[in-house]
Amino acid sequence: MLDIRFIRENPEVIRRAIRAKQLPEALESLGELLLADEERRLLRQDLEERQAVRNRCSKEIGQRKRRGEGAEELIRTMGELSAEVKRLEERSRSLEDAIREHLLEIPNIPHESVPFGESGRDNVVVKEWGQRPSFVFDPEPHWELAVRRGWFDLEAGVKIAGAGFPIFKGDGARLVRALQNYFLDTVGEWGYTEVRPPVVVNEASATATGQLPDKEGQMYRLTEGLYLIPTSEVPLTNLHRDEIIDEADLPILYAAFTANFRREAGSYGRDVRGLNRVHQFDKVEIVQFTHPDSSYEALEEMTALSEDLLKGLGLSFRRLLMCTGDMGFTQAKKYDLEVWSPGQDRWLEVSSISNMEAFQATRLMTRFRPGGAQGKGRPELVHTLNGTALAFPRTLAALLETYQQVDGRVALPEVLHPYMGKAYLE
RNA sequence: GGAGGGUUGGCUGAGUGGUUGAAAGCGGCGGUCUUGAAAACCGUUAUAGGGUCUACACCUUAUCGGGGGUUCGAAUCCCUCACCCUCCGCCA
Repeated sequence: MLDIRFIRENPEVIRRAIRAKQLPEALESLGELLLADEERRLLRQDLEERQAVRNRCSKEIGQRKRRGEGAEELIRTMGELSAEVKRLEERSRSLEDAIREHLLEIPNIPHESVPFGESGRDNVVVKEWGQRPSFVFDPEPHWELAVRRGWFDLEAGVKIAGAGFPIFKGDGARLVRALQNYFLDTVGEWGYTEVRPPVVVNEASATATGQLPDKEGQMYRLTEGLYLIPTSEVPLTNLHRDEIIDEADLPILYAAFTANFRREAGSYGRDVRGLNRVHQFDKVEIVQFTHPDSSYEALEEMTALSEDLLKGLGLSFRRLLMCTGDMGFTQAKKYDLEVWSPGQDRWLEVSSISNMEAFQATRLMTRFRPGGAQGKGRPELVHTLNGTALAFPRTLAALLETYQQVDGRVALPEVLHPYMGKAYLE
Protein backbone atom coordinates (compact mmCIF):
# COMPACT_ATOMS: atom_id res chain seq x y z
CA MET A 1 0.00 0.00 0.00
CA LEU A 2 1.26 3.42 -0.90
CA ASP A 3 0.76 6.62 1.06
CA ILE A 4 -2.49 8.30 0.00
CA ARG A 5 -0.85 11.72 0.22
CA PHE A 6 1.86 10.69 -2.20
CA ILE A 7 -0.71 9.32 -4.62
CA ARG A 8 -2.79 12.47 -4.36
CA GLU A 9 0.18 14.68 -5.16
CA ASN A 10 1.79 12.45 -7.81
CA PRO A 11 -0.95 10.71 -9.79
CA GLU A 12 1.21 10.70 -12.94
CA VAL A 13 3.95 8.74 -11.19
CA ILE A 14 1.35 6.17 -10.18
CA ARG A 15 -0.09 5.94 -13.68
CA ARG A 16 3.38 5.30 -15.06
CA ALA A 17 4.02 2.61 -12.45
CA ILE A 18 0.72 0.91 -13.25
CA ARG A 19 1.53 0.82 -16.96
CA ALA A 20 5.07 -0.40 -16.32
CA LYS A 21 3.75 -3.24 -14.21
CA GLN A 22 1.22 -4.24 -16.86
CA LEU A 23 -1.78 -3.83 -14.56
CA PRO A 24 -4.25 -1.75 -16.60
CA GLU A 25 -7.19 -2.54 -14.25
CA ALA A 26 -5.43 -0.55 -11.56
CA LEU A 27 -5.90 2.65 -13.57
CA GLU A 28 -9.60 2.43 -12.86
CA SER A 29 -8.93 1.88 -9.16
CA LEU A 30 -6.71 4.95 -9.17
CA GLY A 31 -9.44 7.11 -10.71
CA GLU A 32 -12.01 5.99 -8.17
CA LEU A 33 -9.50 6.37 -5.38
CA LEU A 34 -8.76 9.99 -6.26
CA LEU A 35 -12.47 10.83 -6.52
CA ALA A 36 -13.31 9.23 -3.19
CA ASP A 37 -10.34 10.90 -1.55
CA GLU A 38 -11.36 14.32 -2.81
CA GLU A 39 -14.94 13.91 -1.68
CA ARG A 40 -13.86 12.70 1.71
CA ARG A 41 -11.56 15.64 2.27
CA LEU A 42 -14.33 18.13 1.50
CA LEU A 43 -16.80 16.21 3.61
CA ARG A 44 -14.44 16.04 6.58
CA GLN A 45 -14.19 19.80 6.76
CA ASP A 46 -17.95 20.15 6.84
CA LEU A 47 -18.27 17.35 9.36
CA GLU A 48 -15.61 18.66 11.71
CA GLU A 49 -17.19 22.11 11.83
CA ARG A 50 -20.47 20.57 12.90
CA GLN A 51 -18.74 18.36 15.42
CA ALA A 52 -17.10 21.42 16.92
CA VAL A 53 -20.50 23.11 17.32
CA ARG A 54 -21.94 19.95 18.83
CA ASN A 55 -19.13 19.62 21.35
CA ARG A 56 -19.47 23.24 22.39
CA CYS A 57 -23.25 23.02 22.82
CA SER A 58 -23.10 19.76 24.73
CA LYS A 59 -20.75 21.38 27.20
CA GLU A 60 -23.12 24.33 27.48
CA ILE A 61 -26.04 22.00 28.23
CA GLY A 62 -24.01 20.29 30.91
CA GLN A 63 -23.16 23.59 32.56
CA ARG A 64 -26.76 24.83 32.49
CA LYS A 65 -28.05 21.61 33.97
CA ARG A 66 -25.51 21.79 36.74
CA ARG A 67 -26.75 25.28 37.50
CA GLY A 68 -30.29 23.92 37.48
CA GLU A 69 -31.32 25.88 34.40
CA GLY A 70 -33.43 24.44 31.60
CA ALA A 71 -31.95 23.66 28.20
CA GLU A 72 -34.87 22.13 26.33
CA GLU A 73 -34.75 24.32 23.23
CA LEU A 74 -30.98 23.84 22.90
CA ILE A 75 -31.38 20.08 23.19
CA ARG A 76 -34.03 20.20 20.49
CA THR A 77 -31.81 22.03 17.96
CA MET A 78 -28.96 19.75 18.90
CA GLY A 79 -31.06 16.77 17.93
CA GLU A 80 -31.18 17.99 14.35
CA LEU A 81 -27.49 18.80 14.28
CA SER A 82 -26.62 15.39 15.67
CA ALA A 83 -28.68 13.65 13.03
CA GLU A 84 -26.77 15.58 10.37
CA VAL A 85 -23.43 14.72 11.96
CA LYS A 86 -24.41 11.08 12.00
CA ARG A 87 -25.35 11.18 8.33
CA LEU A 88 -22.03 12.76 7.40
CA GLU A 89 -20.15 10.25 9.54
CA GLU A 90 -21.78 7.39 7.71
CA ARG A 91 -20.87 8.84 4.34
CA SER A 92 -17.32 9.46 5.52
CA ARG A 93 -17.05 5.89 6.71
CA SER A 94 -18.19 4.42 3.42
CA LEU A 95 -15.76 6.68 1.57
CA GLU A 96 -12.95 5.50 3.83
CA ASP A 97 -13.83 1.89 3.11
CA ALA A 98 -13.72 2.60 -0.62
CA ILE A 99 -10.39 4.40 -0.27
CA ARG A 100 -8.85 1.53 1.67
CA GLU A 101 -10.13 -0.98 -0.86
CA HIS A 102 -8.77 0.93 -3.85
CA LEU A 103 -5.52 1.66 -2.06
CA LEU A 104 -4.92 -2.09 -1.87
CA GLU A 105 -5.28 -2.27 -5.66
CA ILE A 106 -2.49 0.21 -6.42
CA PRO A 107 0.86 -1.54 -7.02
CA ASN A 108 4.23 -0.46 -5.73
CA ILE A 109 6.36 1.86 -7.89
CA PRO A 110 9.36 0.24 -9.61
CA HIS A 111 12.75 1.65 -8.67
CA GLU A 112 14.43 3.77 -11.35
CA SER A 113 17.11 1.12 -11.88
CA VAL A 114 14.52 -1.46 -12.94
CA PRO A 115 14.34 -2.04 -16.71
CA PHE A 116 11.01 -1.57 -18.42
CA GLY A 117 9.64 -4.78 -19.85
CA GLU A 118 6.49 -6.72 -20.57
CA SER A 119 7.33 -10.24 -19.51
CA GLY A 120 9.99 -12.63 -18.31
CA ARG A 121 11.74 -12.32 -21.69
CA ASP A 122 12.71 -8.76 -20.78
CA ASN A 123 14.51 -9.67 -17.57
CA VAL A 124 18.20 -8.86 -17.57
CA VAL A 125 20.91 -11.40 -16.77
CA VAL A 126 23.15 -9.51 -14.37
CA LYS A 127 25.73 -12.20 -13.78
CA GLU A 128 26.47 -15.84 -14.29
CA TRP A 129 28.64 -17.86 -11.92
CA GLY A 130 30.35 -21.23 -12.17
CA GLN A 131 30.93 -23.74 -14.93
CA ARG A 132 27.98 -25.76 -16.07
CA PRO A 133 29.00 -29.35 -15.44
CA SER A 134 29.90 -31.56 -18.40
CA PHE A 135 29.21 -35.28 -18.48
CA VAL A 136 30.63 -38.28 -20.33
CA PHE A 137 27.15 -39.79 -20.11
CA ASP A 138 23.61 -38.48 -20.43
CA PRO A 139 22.74 -36.83 -17.10
CA GLU A 140 19.46 -37.95 -15.65
CA PRO A 141 16.76 -35.61 -14.36
CA HIS A 142 16.36 -35.76 -10.58
CA TRP A 143 13.00 -37.49 -10.67
CA GLU A 144 14.60 -40.48 -12.33
CA LEU A 145 17.83 -40.81 -10.43
CA ALA A 146 16.44 -40.01 -7.00
CA VAL A 147 13.17 -41.88 -7.22
CA ARG A 148 15.01 -45.01 -8.35
CA ARG A 149 17.14 -44.89 -5.21
CA GLY A 150 14.18 -44.09 -2.97
CA TRP A 151 15.43 -40.67 -1.92
CA PHE A 152 12.04 -39.34 -2.65
CA ASP A 153 8.70 -40.86 -3.43
CA LEU A 154 6.22 -38.88 -5.48
CA GLU A 155 3.59 -41.61 -5.79
CA ALA A 156 3.27 -42.15 -2.07
CA GLY A 157 2.76 -38.41 -1.75
CA VAL A 158 -0.11 -38.57 -4.21
CA LYS A 159 -1.70 -41.35 -2.19
CA ILE A 160 -1.35 -39.54 1.11
CA ALA A 161 -2.08 -35.95 0.16
CA GLY A 162 -2.19 -35.46 -3.61
CA ALA A 163 0.03 -34.45 -6.49
CA GLY A 164 2.64 -31.91 -5.50
CA PHE A 165 3.28 -33.24 -2.01
CA PRO A 166 6.60 -35.06 -2.36
CA ILE A 167 7.92 -37.40 0.29
CA PHE A 168 11.62 -37.47 1.11
CA LYS A 169 13.05 -40.67 2.51
CA GLY A 170 16.34 -42.05 3.75
CA ASP A 171 19.30 -40.07 2.42
CA GLY A 172 16.84 -37.80 0.62
CA ALA A 173 15.34 -36.76 3.94
CA ARG A 174 18.80 -36.49 5.51
CA LEU A 175 19.88 -34.25 2.67
CA VAL A 176 16.97 -31.92 3.38
CA ARG A 177 18.07 -31.79 7.00
CA ALA A 178 21.69 -31.18 5.98
CA LEU A 179 20.68 -28.29 3.73
CA GLN A 180 18.54 -26.87 6.51
CA ASN A 181 21.48 -26.85 8.90
CA TYR A 182 23.92 -25.54 6.31
CA PHE A 183 21.59 -22.68 5.34
CA LEU A 184 20.63 -21.74 8.89
CA ASP A 185 24.20 -21.89 10.17
CA THR A 186 25.34 -19.68 7.30
CA VAL A 187 22.62 -17.03 7.62
CA GLY A 188 23.36 -17.00 11.34
CA GLU A 189 26.97 -16.11 10.53
CA TRP A 190 25.65 -13.28 8.37
CA GLY A 191 23.91 -11.84 11.40
CA TYR A 192 20.35 -13.09 10.99
CA THR A 193 18.30 -14.04 14.04
CA GLU A 194 16.78 -17.49 13.65
CA VAL A 195 12.99 -17.61 14.08
CA ARG A 196 10.47 -20.45 14.20
CA PRO A 197 7.17 -18.85 13.28
CA PRO A 198 3.69 -20.33 12.93
CA VAL A 199 2.85 -21.65 9.46
CA VAL A 200 -0.68 -20.27 9.62
CA VAL A 201 -1.50 -16.59 9.63
CA ASN A 202 -4.64 -14.52 10.01
CA GLU A 203 -6.18 -12.25 7.42
CA ALA A 204 -4.61 -9.08 8.83
CA SER A 205 -1.10 -10.54 8.50
CA ALA A 206 -1.67 -11.78 4.97
CA THR A 207 -3.06 -8.39 3.97
CA ALA A 208 -0.20 -6.45 5.53
CA THR A 209 2.46 -8.22 3.46
CA GLY A 210 0.37 -8.07 0.30
CA GLN A 211 -0.70 -11.70 -0.15
CA LEU A 212 -4.26 -10.45 0.21
CA PRO A 213 -6.14 -9.40 -1.73
CA ASP A 214 -3.71 -9.77 -4.63
CA LYS A 215 -2.78 -13.44 -4.37
CA GLU A 216 -5.74 -14.95 -2.59
CA GLY A 217 -5.88 -17.80 -5.06
CA GLN A 218 -2.35 -18.84 -4.23
CA MET A 219 -3.01 -19.67 -0.59
CA TYR A 220 -4.72 -22.58 1.12
CA ARG A 221 -7.47 -21.27 3.34
CA LEU A 222 -8.36 -23.07 6.53
CA THR A 223 -11.62 -22.99 8.43
CA GLU A 224 -11.45 -20.31 11.12
CA GLY A 225 -10.33 -17.87 8.40
CA LEU A 226 -6.64 -18.70 8.72
CA TYR A 227 -4.26 -19.19 5.80
CA LEU A 228 -1.35 -21.60 5.38
CA ILE A 229 1.69 -19.47 4.64
CA PRO A 230 2.94 -19.40 1.02
CA THR A 231 6.22 -18.05 2.42
CA SER A 232 7.55 -17.30 5.89
CA GLU A 233 7.94 -13.72 4.70
CA VAL A 234 4.41 -13.33 6.02
CA PRO A 235 4.95 -14.19 9.70
CA LEU A 236 8.47 -12.72 9.75
CA THR A 237 7.48 -9.37 8.29
CA ASN A 238 4.47 -9.17 10.59
CA LEU A 239 6.71 -9.56 13.62
CA HIS A 240 6.85 -5.77 13.92
CA ARG A 241 3.36 -4.86 12.77
CA ASP A 242 2.04 -1.77 14.61
CA GLU A 243 5.37 -1.08 16.24
CA ILE A 244 7.76 1.83 16.48
CA ILE A 245 11.35 0.58 16.42
CA ASP A 246 14.33 2.38 17.93
CA GLU A 247 16.40 3.76 15.09
CA ALA A 248 19.51 2.29 16.71
CA ASP A 249 18.03 -1.22 16.37
CA LEU A 250 17.89 -0.97 12.57
CA PRO A 251 18.52 -2.94 10.53
CA ILE A 252 16.71 -5.97 11.99
CA LEU A 253 17.52 -9.30 10.35
CA TYR A 254 15.41 -12.45 10.64
CA ALA A 255 15.69 -15.88 9.08
CA ALA A 256 13.29 -18.81 9.28
CA PHE A 257 13.13 -22.36 8.03
CA THR A 258 9.52 -23.37 7.39
CA ALA A 259 7.32 -25.45 5.19
CA ASN A 260 5.43 -23.35 2.65
CA PHE A 261 2.14 -24.07 0.94
CA ARG A 262 0.98 -22.94 -2.48
CA ARG A 263 -2.03 -24.01 -4.45
CA GLU A 264 -0.33 -23.33 -7.80
CA ALA A 265 -3.64 -23.75 -9.59
CA GLY A 266 -3.33 -23.97 -13.36
CA SER A 267 0.27 -25.18 -13.54
CA TYR A 268 1.08 -28.04 -15.86
CA GLY A 269 3.67 -29.69 -18.09
CA ARG A 270 7.38 -29.84 -17.47
CA ASP A 271 7.08 -27.08 -14.88
CA VAL A 272 5.51 -29.49 -12.43
CA ARG A 273 7.69 -32.52 -13.18
CA GLY A 274 9.46 -33.95 -10.13
CA LEU A 275 10.31 -31.27 -7.63
CA ASN A 276 10.05 -28.35 -10.02
CA ARG A 277 6.82 -27.02 -8.62
CA VAL A 278 5.05 -28.52 -5.64
CA HIS A 279 2.29 -27.54 -3.22
CA GLN A 280 4.37 -27.96 -0.08
CA PHE A 281 8.04 -27.11 0.05
CA ASP A 282 10.68 -26.02 2.53
CA LYS A 283 12.81 -22.97 2.33
CA VAL A 284 14.92 -20.70 4.45
CA GLU A 285 13.64 -17.15 4.15
CA ILE A 286 15.48 -13.99 5.15
CA VAL A 287 13.84 -10.69 6.01
CA GLN A 288 15.21 -7.25 6.82
CA PHE A 289 13.72 -4.11 8.31
CA THR A 290 15.97 -1.23 7.31
CA HIS A 291 16.32 2.52 7.41
CA PRO A 292 14.93 3.95 4.14
CA ASP A 293 18.38 5.24 3.22
CA SER A 294 20.02 1.82 3.22
CA SER A 295 17.45 -0.58 1.78
CA TYR A 296 19.14 -0.87 -1.60
CA GLU A 297 22.44 -1.75 0.00
CA ALA A 298 20.55 -4.35 1.98
CA LEU A 299 19.07 -5.77 -1.24
CA GLU A 300 22.55 -6.29 -2.67
CA GLU A 301 23.79 -7.82 0.56
CA MET A 302 20.90 -10.24 0.81
CA THR A 303 21.39 -11.29 -2.79
CA ALA A 304 25.08 -11.82 -2.11
CA LEU A 305 24.13 -14.06 0.81
CA SER A 306 21.93 -16.30 -1.31
CA GLU A 307 24.66 -16.46 -3.94
CA ASP A 308 27.13 -17.40 -1.26
CA LEU A 309 25.00 -20.40 -0.34
CA LEU A 310 24.94 -21.53 -3.96
CA LYS A 311 28.69 -21.00 -4.30
CA GLY A 312 29.19 -23.12 -1.20
CA LEU A 313 27.20 -25.88 -2.86
CA GLY A 314 29.23 -25.43 -6.04
CA LEU A 315 26.17 -25.01 -8.24
CA SER A 316 26.23 -22.96 -11.40
CA PHE A 317 23.77 -20.09 -11.23
CA ARG A 318 22.81 -16.76 -12.73
CA ARG A 319 21.26 -13.61 -11.32
CA LEU A 320 18.37 -11.90 -13.10
CA LEU A 321 17.16 -8.38 -12.60
CA MET A 322 13.41 -8.58 -13.05
CA CYS A 323 11.82 -6.12 -15.45
CA THR A 324 8.83 -3.98 -14.50
CA GLY A 325 6.28 -6.30 -16.07
CA ASP A 326 7.57 -9.48 -14.43
CA MET A 327 7.89 -8.09 -10.91
CA GLY A 328 5.29 -8.64 -8.27
CA PHE A 329 2.63 -6.21 -7.19
CA THR A 330 4.38 -5.26 -3.96
CA GLN A 331 7.95 -4.95 -5.16
CA ALA A 332 10.09 -1.97 -6.10
CA LYS A 333 13.06 -4.04 -7.24
CA LYS A 334 13.65 -7.75 -7.42
CA TYR A 335 16.41 -10.20 -8.26
CA ASP A 336 15.90 -13.86 -9.05
CA LEU A 337 18.60 -16.48 -8.74
CA GLU A 338 18.38 -19.44 -11.07
CA VAL A 339 20.42 -22.58 -10.75
CA TRP A 340 21.49 -24.77 -13.65
CA SER A 341 19.74 -28.11 -13.92
CA PRO A 342 21.87 -30.36 -16.16
CA GLY A 343 19.34 -33.22 -16.10
CA GLN A 344 16.66 -30.95 -17.51
CA ASP A 345 18.93 -28.65 -19.48
CA ARG A 346 17.30 -25.52 -18.08
CA TRP A 347 17.49 -22.91 -15.35
CA LEU A 348 15.45 -23.32 -12.17
CA GLU A 349 14.46 -20.41 -9.95
CA VAL A 350 15.68 -21.07 -6.41
CA SER A 351 15.66 -17.63 -4.91
CA SER A 352 13.91 -14.30 -5.22
CA ILE A 353 15.06 -11.25 -3.30
CA SER A 354 13.00 -8.07 -3.22
CA ASN A 355 12.91 -4.59 -1.80
CA MET A 356 9.38 -3.44 -0.97
CA GLU A 357 10.57 -0.05 0.25
CA ALA A 358 7.72 1.32 2.42
CA PHE A 359 4.95 -0.51 0.57
CA GLN A 360 4.49 -3.20 3.22
CA ALA A 361 5.47 -0.93 6.11
CA THR A 362 2.50 1.32 5.29
CA ARG A 363 0.07 -1.51 5.92
CA LEU A 364 2.15 -2.91 8.73
CA MET A 365 2.51 0.48 10.42
CA THR A 366 6.09 -0.49 11.17
CA ARG A 367 8.01 2.70 11.85
CA PHE A 368 11.12 3.99 13.53
CA ARG A 369 11.72 7.19 15.44
CA PRO A 370 14.47 9.23 13.81
CA GLY A 371 16.94 11.21 15.88
CA GLY A 372 18.57 8.71 18.19
CA ALA A 373 17.55 7.01 21.41
CA GLN A 374 15.46 9.84 22.88
CA GLY A 375 13.95 10.38 19.49
CA LYS A 376 12.21 13.71 19.10
CA GLY A 377 11.27 13.36 15.45
CA ARG A 378 8.06 12.00 13.99
CA PRO A 379 8.02 8.29 13.33
CA GLU A 380 8.91 7.31 9.77
CA LEU A 381 8.14 4.14 7.89
CA VAL A 382 10.88 1.53 7.65
CA HIS A 383 11.71 -0.32 4.48
CA THR A 384 11.16 -4.06 4.32
CA LEU A 385 12.99 -6.62 2.22
CA ASN A 386 12.73 -10.33 1.92
CA GLY A 387 14.47 -13.04 0.05
CA THR A 388 14.67 -16.75 -0.31
CA ALA A 389 17.96 -17.81 1.20
CA LEU A 390 17.23 -20.84 -0.92
CA ALA A 391 14.24 -23.00 -1.79
CA PHE A 392 14.89 -26.65 -1.03
CA PRO A 393 13.26 -28.81 -3.71
CA ARG A 394 14.84 -27.15 -6.72
CA THR A 395 18.19 -26.76 -5.00
CA LEU A 396 18.06 -30.43 -4.19
CA ALA A 397 17.13 -31.28 -7.75
CA ALA A 398 20.02 -29.29 -9.19
CA LEU A 399 22.39 -30.71 -6.59
CA LEU A 400 21.59 -34.33 -7.40
CA GLU A 401 21.70 -33.71 -11.13
CA THR A 402 24.94 -31.74 -11.00
CA TYR A 403 26.86 -34.25 -8.87
CA GLN A 404 25.68 -37.52 -10.39
CA GLN A 405 28.61 -39.81 -11.26
CA VAL A 406 29.15 -42.30 -14.01
CA ASP A 407 29.14 -45.09 -11.42
CA GLY A 408 25.66 -44.12 -10.22
CA ARG A 409 26.78 -42.46 -7.01
CA VAL A 410 26.12 -38.81 -6.21
CA ALA A 411 28.99 -36.74 -4.83
CA LEU A 412 28.29 -34.25 -2.05
CA PRO A 413 29.79 -30.76 -1.94
CA GLU A 414 32.28 -30.34 0.86
CA VAL A 415 30.12 -27.99 2.92
CA LEU A 416 27.60 -30.81 3.39
CA HIS A 417 30.10 -33.46 4.48
CA PRO A 418 29.95 -32.58 8.18
CA TYR A 419 26.15 -32.55 8.09
CA MET A 420 25.86 -35.84 6.16
CA GLY A 421 28.86 -37.62 7.63
CA LYS A 422 29.95 -38.81 4.21
CA ALA A 423 31.14 -37.62 0.80
CA TYR A 424 28.87 -39.65 -1.48
CA LEU A 425 25.31 -40.85 -1.67
CA GLU A 426 25.42 -44.49 -2.75
C1' G B 1 -15.67 -27.21 25.04
C1' G B 2 -18.04 -24.93 29.97
C1' A B 3 -18.13 -20.84 33.96
C1' G B 4 -16.37 -16.26 35.66
C1' G B 5 -13.06 -11.77 35.63
C1' G B 6 -10.32 -8.28 32.73
C1' U B 7 -8.21 -4.75 28.41
C1' U B 8 -7.33 3.14 30.30
C1' G B 9 -1.12 7.38 28.12
C1' G B 10 6.20 4.76 27.60
C1' C B 11 4.94 1.74 32.43
C1' U B 12 1.83 1.07 37.10
C1' G B 13 -2.96 2.55 38.15
C1' A B 14 -7.79 5.98 39.44
C1' G B 15 -12.15 7.18 36.91
C1' U B 16 -19.85 9.43 39.58
C1' G B 17 -23.12 9.83 31.48
C1' G B 18 -21.74 16.53 31.54
C1' U B 19 -14.88 22.04 31.24
C1' U B 20 -11.92 14.01 31.47
C1' G B 21 -7.24 13.96 26.52
C1' A B 22 -8.15 11.67 31.00
C1' A B 23 -6.22 11.84 38.68
C1' A B 24 -1.88 9.98 41.04
C1' G B 25 2.77 7.54 40.95
C1' C B 26 7.01 5.78 38.08
C1' G B 27 9.92 6.72 33.91
C1' G B 28 11.66 10.57 30.18
C1' C B 29 13.07 15.72 29.11
C1' G B 30 14.36 20.88 30.85
C1' G B 31 15.68 23.78 35.09
C1' U B 32 17.09 25.29 40.43
C1' C B 33 20.72 23.63 43.97
C1' U B 34 26.00 21.24 43.65
C1' U B 35 33.15 21.41 42.22
C1' G B 36 30.58 17.10 39.80
C1' A B 37 26.81 13.53 40.76
C1' A B 38 22.82 11.78 43.80
C1' A B 39 18.75 13.49 46.66
C1' A B 40 15.20 17.34 47.01
C1' C B 41 12.28 20.97 44.61
C1' C B 42 9.98 23.52 40.11
C1' G B 43 8.35 22.95 35.21
C1' U B 44 7.32 19.85 31.13
C1' U B 45 6.05 15.18 28.77
C1' A B 46 0.43 10.85 23.83
C1' U B 47 -0.77 9.88 18.62
C1' A B 48 -3.01 10.85 13.99
C1' G B 49 -5.84 13.98 10.52
C1' G B 50 -7.52 18.94 8.81
C1' G B 51 -7.05 24.37 8.87
C1' U B 52 -4.58 29.46 9.69
C1' C B 53 0.57 31.34 9.66
C1' U B 54 7.07 33.38 6.75
C1' A B 55 7.87 31.29 11.41
C1' C B 56 7.18 30.76 16.79
C1' A B 57 2.54 29.27 17.36
C1' C B 58 -2.64 28.88 17.34
C1' C B 59 -7.54 26.71 16.09
C1' U B 60 -10.19 22.20 15.24
C1' U B 61 -11.54 16.86 14.79
C1' A B 62 -10.68 11.88 16.15
C1' U B 63 -8.47 8.34 19.52
C1' C B 64 -9.43 5.02 26.91
C1' G B 65 -8.52 -3.26 22.96
C1' G B 66 -11.33 -3.22 17.44
C1' G B 67 -16.18 -2.27 15.27
C1' G B 68 -21.32 -0.80 15.78
C1' G B 69 -25.38 1.35 18.76
C1' U B 70 -28.21 4.45 22.69
C1' U B 71 -27.90 9.89 24.05
C1' C B 72 -28.07 16.92 23.18
C1' G B 73 -23.46 14.68 25.29
C1' A B 74 -20.01 8.08 26.28
C1' A B 75 -13.57 5.97 29.02
C1' U B 76 -18.39 5.43 31.73
C1' C B 77 -24.71 2.35 29.30
C1' C B 78 -26.00 -1.64 25.30
C1' C B 79 -24.48 -5.15 21.22
C1' U B 80 -20.53 -7.60 18.78
C1' C B 81 -15.54 -9.27 17.74
C1' A B 82 -10.44 -9.97 19.30
C1' C B 83 -7.03 -10.74 23.05
C1' C B 84 -5.48 -11.67 28.32
C1' C B 85 -6.31 -13.95 33.29
C1' U B 86 -8.66 -17.68 36.85
C1' C B 87 -11.29 -22.34 37.54
C1' C B 88 -13.32 -26.99 35.26
C1' G B 89 -13.01 -30.48 31.10
C1' C B 90 -9.90 -32.52 27.14
C1' C B 91 -4.97 -33.27 25.36
C1' A B 92 1.10 -34.28 22.72
